[in-house]
Amino acid sequence: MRDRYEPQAFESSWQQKWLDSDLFRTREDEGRPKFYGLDFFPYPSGAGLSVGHCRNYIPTDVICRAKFMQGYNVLHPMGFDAFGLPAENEAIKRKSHPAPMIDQYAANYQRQMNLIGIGYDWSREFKSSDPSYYKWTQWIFKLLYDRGLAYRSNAEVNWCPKDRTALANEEVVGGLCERCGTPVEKRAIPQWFFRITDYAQRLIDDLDDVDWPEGIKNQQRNWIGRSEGVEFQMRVQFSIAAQEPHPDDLEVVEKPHSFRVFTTRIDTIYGMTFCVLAPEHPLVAEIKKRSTPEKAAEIESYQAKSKSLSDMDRQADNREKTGVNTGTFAINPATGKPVPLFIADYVMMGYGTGAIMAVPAHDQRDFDFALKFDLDVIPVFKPESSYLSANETTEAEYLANPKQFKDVFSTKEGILVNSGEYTGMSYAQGSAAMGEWIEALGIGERKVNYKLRDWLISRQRYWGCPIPIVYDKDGNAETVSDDLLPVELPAVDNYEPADDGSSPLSRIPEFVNTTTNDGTLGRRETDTLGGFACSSWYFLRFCDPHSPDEAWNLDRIKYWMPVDCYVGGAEHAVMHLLYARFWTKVLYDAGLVSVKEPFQRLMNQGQVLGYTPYRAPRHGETLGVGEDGILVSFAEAAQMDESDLTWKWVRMSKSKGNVVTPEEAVENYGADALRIYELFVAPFEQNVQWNNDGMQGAVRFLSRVFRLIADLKPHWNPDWRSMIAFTPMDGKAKDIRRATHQLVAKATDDIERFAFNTYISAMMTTLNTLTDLTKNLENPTESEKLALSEAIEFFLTVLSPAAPHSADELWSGIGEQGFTYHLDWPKADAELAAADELTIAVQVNGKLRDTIQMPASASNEELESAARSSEKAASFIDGKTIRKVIVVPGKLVNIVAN
RNA sequence: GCCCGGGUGGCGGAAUGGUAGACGCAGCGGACUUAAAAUCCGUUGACCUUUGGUCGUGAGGGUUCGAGUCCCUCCCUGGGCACCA
Repeated sequence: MRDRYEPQAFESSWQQKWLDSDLFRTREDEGRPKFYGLDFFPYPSGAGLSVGHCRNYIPTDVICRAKFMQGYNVLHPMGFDAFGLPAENEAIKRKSHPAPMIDQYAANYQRQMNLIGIGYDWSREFKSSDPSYYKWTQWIFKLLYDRGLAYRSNAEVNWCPKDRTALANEEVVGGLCERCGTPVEKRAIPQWFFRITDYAQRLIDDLDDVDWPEGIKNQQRNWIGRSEGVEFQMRVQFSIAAQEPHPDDLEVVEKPHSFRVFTTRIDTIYGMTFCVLAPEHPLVAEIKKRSTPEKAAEIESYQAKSKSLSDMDRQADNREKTGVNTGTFAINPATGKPVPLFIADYVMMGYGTGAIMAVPAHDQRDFDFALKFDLDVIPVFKPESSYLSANETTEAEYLANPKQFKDVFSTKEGILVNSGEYTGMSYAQGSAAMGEWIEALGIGERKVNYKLRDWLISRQRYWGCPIPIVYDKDGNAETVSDDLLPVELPAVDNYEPADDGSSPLSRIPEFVNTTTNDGTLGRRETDTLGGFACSSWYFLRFCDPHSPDEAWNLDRIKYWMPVDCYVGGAEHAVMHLLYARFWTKVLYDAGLVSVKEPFQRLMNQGQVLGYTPYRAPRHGETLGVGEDGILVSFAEAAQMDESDLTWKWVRMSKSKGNVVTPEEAVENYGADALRIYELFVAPFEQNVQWNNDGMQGAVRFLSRVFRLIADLKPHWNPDWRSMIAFTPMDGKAKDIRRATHQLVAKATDDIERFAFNTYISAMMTTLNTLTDLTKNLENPTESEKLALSEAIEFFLTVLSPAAPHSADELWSGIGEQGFTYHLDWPKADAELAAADELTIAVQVNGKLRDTIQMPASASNEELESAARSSEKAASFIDGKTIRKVIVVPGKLVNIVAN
């Protein structure tokens, strides 16, 4: 048999045998528990997979293979997220049509995944652009519509001028298009939204029920942004001289000239010295009407200016506060006194009520504004001593003139001052009491606000799922009836987007012109759904992928959902995961799925980084934002002086030219070597630096496995199982069995914990141990042969998920039939795994002074007396009195002496 | 600014409060070879007065018989969010 790892000789033939025998076909056998392992839905890029992508697929494959061997029915499917902007943009660039292009790319992905031996059930594969799939995307859209969760609105949206489409809030990062980096503009175009805000609280609450990385849960909570506070009404007074405050002013409820504010710090209301409206606030129109022409013009010009600012400009760091004093006043309900009313762009129309009460003494933004416009600052909290000492001041000095310090005192500690009857209360007492007071007064109520906005889902692009809506002649929307689904995307040659916000579909009369449900002339909705709609339910379709008559059969969902282990990159922390959770909850409410949360356990793999050359900018060259060097191609770098180059570890990507493909890795080292390397090189969640020496190490390990098994083959007895329990263990048999069972215990636990690096290292350790134990074992005893046979079988079983080609090759090499995938995962016998002699540490005052060999059965008393008689330890006790002896069974003895 | 991670040999990393550095990479020495590669064996935290000892997990404190691990303060670093009231 083979005694070296020669991947070219056997890996592809095993892949063919797996395919021929339909090895990974999903089973639903009676009496076996289920396991659903899933990778994030990939968009098949033309660049193909890199070894970076493999870091996602290999670990999922290991856990799915292990689960199958452990007796589970395993669902491990793969499909392709084919609709959407990336595919369409690439097709435009290549002057081809996205449909055939995507077919070709997906086939390439599938080939590459097979090349590294991933055990997918390809019979369940689909693309989100298949009409048989998006028919049901449309059907779910209708469900959302019917439940009042999909609506069309003329809101101002984020428009990407390069992609020529509207974007969801989540797709805008720092005012730039997340995909292409173009600054987004504001445009008022009618758009479709999903009412995800209705589910905000449940999306927070149910995070408690899933086993996800805390960081991701936090990001979601952060994005949803729940905050508790008080919303109340404030009366407007158009002139300071108009009137003295009147008791009636405090009872204003629905008078025409008032506005509402939201605050999380109602306890600071006595410190309110001005109010601010967002420039877009509807009350501003009324204010302009009542202002002098000069003031109205000033307000008007400020509004125009803030409208012209992009989100990016408006959010720029350390931006000076700007605003306009409207000359109008608002009545502080706590004091009854008027405070000036401003408009300023640091208040956003999109959050809360678009208006705030400003408390400059305890809010940095309000404080900065107050300094700029020379407004009163009234402290309502006694500052903490740490604040006073940091500003080298005293309480009296601070309370007398808080404006002289550059930072505000903004914690929730301290005692209220200057707050009427509430003076002397703590933050907690004050906010509770004032909240009740506002409610009793009838001008407001305690309220919860969320930062989360509704999900903008329409795109003015061709390559997406058509929205199943038809408008009648009066423009009323109705849904397309189920029997007319899917609304198919027409095949066209020219599908380029337009600048005017209209969809390419709107220029196709055969598509647009249709009839309504009552047979009159109708006009189709021509926007398409953003790609995130398609990926919000694919994990459900995988449970029942080819049903022509329904999206899925509920029994299949009940059987397979939730996904037990969902693996993908942390960059989808908010968007995809939030949307998929939302759809699942809607479908749960409709009784169509059995789970509230789709993904029970989530794991984020680290990225693979490539060593990439950069150089300093030359004369006349400028660096982009966030860059500190200019990318150099590898060919260029080879020509340059090493001292002119800076090498950095950056994520592998085609644009960086630092990609290693699975083809290269498999050709040079082998598929199993790639799998072992990626599992071993670092903890699963951590980024890794690609290193060919490490790949060579994996090859070496596999070769040593081949050699060991080939050496042991003469001792292989396939019937070891029936004999081993009745044969007394002599010679090295016990040590061999100990190593074997220790490996089984460790590997089983490590795979479950996603600790693949220590799973591999446990196999390496066991390999070393077995190699040592069998070095001079020419004529093993009967029991040693049986122990070695157990070791061979269990080692290959445990190796199989990580290096399945090698495991199968070795299994057949020792003369066995079939696949290691069909072997039963062994159960570790704790008794066999336990050592009968242990090394016990002897410490004096917590420092290691000696180690002693003791039988595992030794009592605490025996351990203590053996430690006391250690000569090495004794020299550290000489002249001291033993105060205490601590015995940790199986570990150590610590003698405390002074 | 706020919220999460993370700082351990030359490198990647291992360690339920109990012998820090498993396993691997690189290095060094040796065997085999005409030679090299491959392979195998040994060795490899630092320092010292070397059959032994001292120091050592970003820094400083603390809890404990005992701290990489728990607590407090700080530094560095990666990521996310951010005029969100």
